[in-house]
Amino acid sequence: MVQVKKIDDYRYEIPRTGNMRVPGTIYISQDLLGNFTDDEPIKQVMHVASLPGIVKSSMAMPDIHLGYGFPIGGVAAFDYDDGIISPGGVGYDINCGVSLITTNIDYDEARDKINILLDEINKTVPAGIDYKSSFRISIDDENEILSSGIEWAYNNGYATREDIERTEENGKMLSDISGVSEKAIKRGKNELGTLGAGNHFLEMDRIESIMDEAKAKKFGINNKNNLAIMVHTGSRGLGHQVATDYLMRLNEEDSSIKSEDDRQLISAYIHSRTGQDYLNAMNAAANFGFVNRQIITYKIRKAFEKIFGEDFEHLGIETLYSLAHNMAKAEIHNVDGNKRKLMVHRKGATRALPAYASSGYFNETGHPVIIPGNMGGPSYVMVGMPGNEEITFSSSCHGAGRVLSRKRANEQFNAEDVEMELKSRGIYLRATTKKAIIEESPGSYKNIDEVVRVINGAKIAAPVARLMPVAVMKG
DNA sequence: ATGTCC
Repeated sequence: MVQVKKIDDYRYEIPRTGNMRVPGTIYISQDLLGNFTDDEPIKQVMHVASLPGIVKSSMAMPDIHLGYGFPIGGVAAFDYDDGIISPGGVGYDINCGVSLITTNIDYDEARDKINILLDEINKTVPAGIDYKSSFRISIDDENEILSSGIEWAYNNGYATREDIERTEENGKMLSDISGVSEKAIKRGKNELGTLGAGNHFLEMDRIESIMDEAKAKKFGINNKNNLAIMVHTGSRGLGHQVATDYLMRLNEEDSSIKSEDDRQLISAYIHSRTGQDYLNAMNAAANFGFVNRQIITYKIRKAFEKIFGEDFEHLGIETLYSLAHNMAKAEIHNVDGNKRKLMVHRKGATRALPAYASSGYFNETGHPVIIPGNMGGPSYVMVGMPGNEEITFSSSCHGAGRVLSRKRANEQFNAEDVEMELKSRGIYLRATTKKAIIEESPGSYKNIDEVVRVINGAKIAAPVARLMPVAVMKG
């Protein structure tokens, strides 16, 4: 086993050895360390530490588990001038992320409508691996989506000004879209407003408890027991194709940065032609991801309008925030007293700016961090804590994190038991396959309460509210 | 995560 050194109750260090340029830091507790069945994810943290230009340390959040090259739950920042950008550090699902919609609907008062609401949303939001959208867009529209992101949704009546303000980067990453392949564009054409598969989901929650009343109010979480809707999806096949295209290109080019430890860590210098092309294509895919979540938000609004009729205006349905879990972004950070421009890779991790680093709607609270758990258990809304830029470049965890691989989940669970379990907790479920139910079973995930305790204890983010699922749609 | 192998 790899030696990890305990720093405090929430932080463990992997000292530099071999090719490592910086140490590794894992924000985790003794309890969560006990979940590891092997040290492969920890080795991934070490391998990332050897990549050119890495700054401070190769980090991982408490939801760490095995990923492609970089661990999921990984955070790594590289010097913009001397460092690399790596498709494996972003992941195949570029701008996979979460949006949370808040309402003023009391769950108990709406209880008899939950099931029909779920049916209506299930009818209008396609889910599953090969599901195509009924939402038709032209190639011109798609090009505009890739370059202007959520602005396209606003101009076409699918987003409000508030939606834009409450989306990370205002839903638009700067991109020259010429590096997005025709194949990627073709895949994206029928995918807008679709959920996808795997860990992607759409769920209705009730606010179970509020820990920070003032911030909750600003976040539109006005009362305990109010209904909220959480959407977890990304850039679908389009983003997947961008990742595939650039991994292939990097593997064909002599100038690529190859790792002795793991060929999945193949990278490009940020300033290289391929590095810039990937950055542009990744940003375009991110824009597609922002719009995908926005179109689903639009469909959810329509479903509520249909079911609640003329009362709709008074339901207070608002986007709290739409954020990215899988992204690399150029940011300025203080490193040992110097301001430096870095390429921060967050893979299964998300930005968690404190109030003073935020602008716009969240400048007095800090940015919301939305942390889904599993389909049968709690999720959290947290907020970035002051000083966290010195710890993790203002990054937080993205979820509970898997504790069992999909393969192991298939060996241990069966769909009927999981369905019964959810039913006994009063949770409605719509899933396209038994496989999805098994692989996403609550027992496949870590204890989110413990993950959140670590994030709070390490002073990364603080809890604002805890949510419990009442209806779940799985791809 | 993914038209789960063009």
